[in-house]
Amino acid sequence: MIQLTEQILQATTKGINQLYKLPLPASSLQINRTKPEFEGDYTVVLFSVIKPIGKSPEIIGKELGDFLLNEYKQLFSKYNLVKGFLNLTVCDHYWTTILNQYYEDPCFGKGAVKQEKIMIEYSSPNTNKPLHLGHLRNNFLGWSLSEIYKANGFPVVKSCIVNDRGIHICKSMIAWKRYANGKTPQSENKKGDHFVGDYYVLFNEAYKKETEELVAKGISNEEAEKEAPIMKETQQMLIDWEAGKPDVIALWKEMNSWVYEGFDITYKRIGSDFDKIYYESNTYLLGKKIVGEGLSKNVFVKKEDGSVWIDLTADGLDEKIVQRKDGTSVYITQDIGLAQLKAEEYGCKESIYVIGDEQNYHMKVLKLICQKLSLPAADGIHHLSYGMVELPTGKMKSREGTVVDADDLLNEMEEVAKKKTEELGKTADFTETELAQLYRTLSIGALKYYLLRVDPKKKMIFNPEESIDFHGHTGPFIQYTYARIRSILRKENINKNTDSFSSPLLKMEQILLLELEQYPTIVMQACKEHDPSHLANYLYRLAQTYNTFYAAHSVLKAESEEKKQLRLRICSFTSTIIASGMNILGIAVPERM
RNA sequence: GGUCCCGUAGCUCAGUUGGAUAGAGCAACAGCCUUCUAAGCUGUGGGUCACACGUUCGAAUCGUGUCGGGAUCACCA
Repeated sequence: MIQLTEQILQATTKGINQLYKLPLPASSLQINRTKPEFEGDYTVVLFSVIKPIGKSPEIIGKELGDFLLNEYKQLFSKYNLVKGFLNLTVCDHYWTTILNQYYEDPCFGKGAVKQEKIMIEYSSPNTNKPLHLGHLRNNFLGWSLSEIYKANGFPVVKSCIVNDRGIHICKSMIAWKRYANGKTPQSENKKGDHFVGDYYVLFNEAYKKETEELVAKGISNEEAEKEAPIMKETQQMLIDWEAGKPDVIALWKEMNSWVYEGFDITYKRIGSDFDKIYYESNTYLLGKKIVGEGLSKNVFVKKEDGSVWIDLTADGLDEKIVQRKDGTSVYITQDIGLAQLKAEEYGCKESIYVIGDEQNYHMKVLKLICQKLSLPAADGIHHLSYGMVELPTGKMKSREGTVVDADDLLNEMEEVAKKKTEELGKTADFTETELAQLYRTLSIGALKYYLLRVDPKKKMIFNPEESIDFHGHTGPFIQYTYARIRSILRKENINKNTDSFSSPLLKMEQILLLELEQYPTIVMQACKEHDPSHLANYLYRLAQTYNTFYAAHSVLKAESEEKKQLRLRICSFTSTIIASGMNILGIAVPERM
């Protein structure tokens, strides 16, 4: 189907060209939604064509309006002109045609199937601590962007790079060796990721203490941080790990397995999943070969001490190291290797990285280096950069334990959902299973919506003192709208034979249809801009419009059978789109609540 | 210091490919359940769109500058 705004644009462009013999590019006309205080649905802004045509906006508006009414009888019923704004009213016939065609079609809004594969990398956790609120934003963004791409017809590969090696893991390992006395998540009855995370916090406490003791002995702070025994042990452990020392590897494997068990539970709960998981322990050496090739192509240069660099000053950036003087790889080396590996394995047209905005510079450098190396996937690298989630007191810090833990927050949200539901008392006949399911649906819905409705690139401040709302501009508001519609549709079946509607559409019916028709445009826009918040905000607008309609007009007790059938279809169409859109965001909708 | 991002109602946010009188939610206040689920609806109050200058018929939106907040510029990942 062709979007209405597109049709209007084509029609008006054709009108201008025919009336004034002007080969006007379509982009020179602007079509907007008509402001509610004026009559009409869509508005053509005429100011930009006054000059080339050389007539007043009043004359152009009248001539163009008459042309459109004559030539597009199926589309427009009337027009009015205010200053340079030509307000067009779309025929009822157009709306009812759309309605009849799509009112129960779950594919409405989905784009044609395409060939180009898209890879979306998200989540990418460290295995030394549990997931926190920031990870949730990442997961929700990544997962819903994948669904947005799928809705637009693209095959999507969801990937994840697990940072399972490095000094941070060794910190948890050393602390465990020192303080755990052989304790395990099983023995302590604790979720594995939290168990390991506790030792990461213990490490930092011990490290701080040892550093302070050295400083007290008169050693400089900088020196003390290097010389603290626990840090030296940790660094030695990293060397032993790289050397493959069996007991270190065994402990590393065991502690990682505890973390994975914990992650699995959380991922399942929030609905995150991946088609391909990369482990840094397998990929961290990958970039070195490419560095070697880059040296021979003179993309990189070797300095006297043996370290390898790339000079990006001509591109407005700095010099960047890609390999240490001892030959080991740095962070970006691994990313170059992984980019190459991804390209070889999947050959995706676009590769999107969902990573916090603190890595904007890193990602810019990565793309540039890949381009200079002429890696096949280089131009397709995109960074979906999102702002940090902060507390009123500032940044969250795992090592200081000042984080909003994902599991804690999910539990809390479920409690709130339970409390609110019980207060309202509408679920007396629900079974225990149904209740548990409902609390999950509502709590996850509230949380996901809360994080997804904001423009990704903006940082967010989360106040743990104020619980996430269930009223107003929230996930549960939209879920509630859906449940109310479903309640109506359970009471009355749609008569599929009644599909012509002779009485004119009421204002609210027509406004709702106007909103519904926009859904495919929004799904496309969210994809183009890598931004699920457009969809989240659209769904809210739609639910709000529906609720106004619902309060103004009865469906089941409509003025006539014809109206009832029309409104049942509108209800069905609305609920179909809400379910579809919410699913794209990763939010389920309940039949009752 | 260089680069990038942000600044809209008391708070959280839309609106940013330039269009008509800048919109929601929360909070406050006033109404609406013998009518399809009141997690809802209707209304009231609340604004120097950080500031200045410029481009334009028209600027929250574009440009330049200033102020404020943040990120980054590691042989950490």
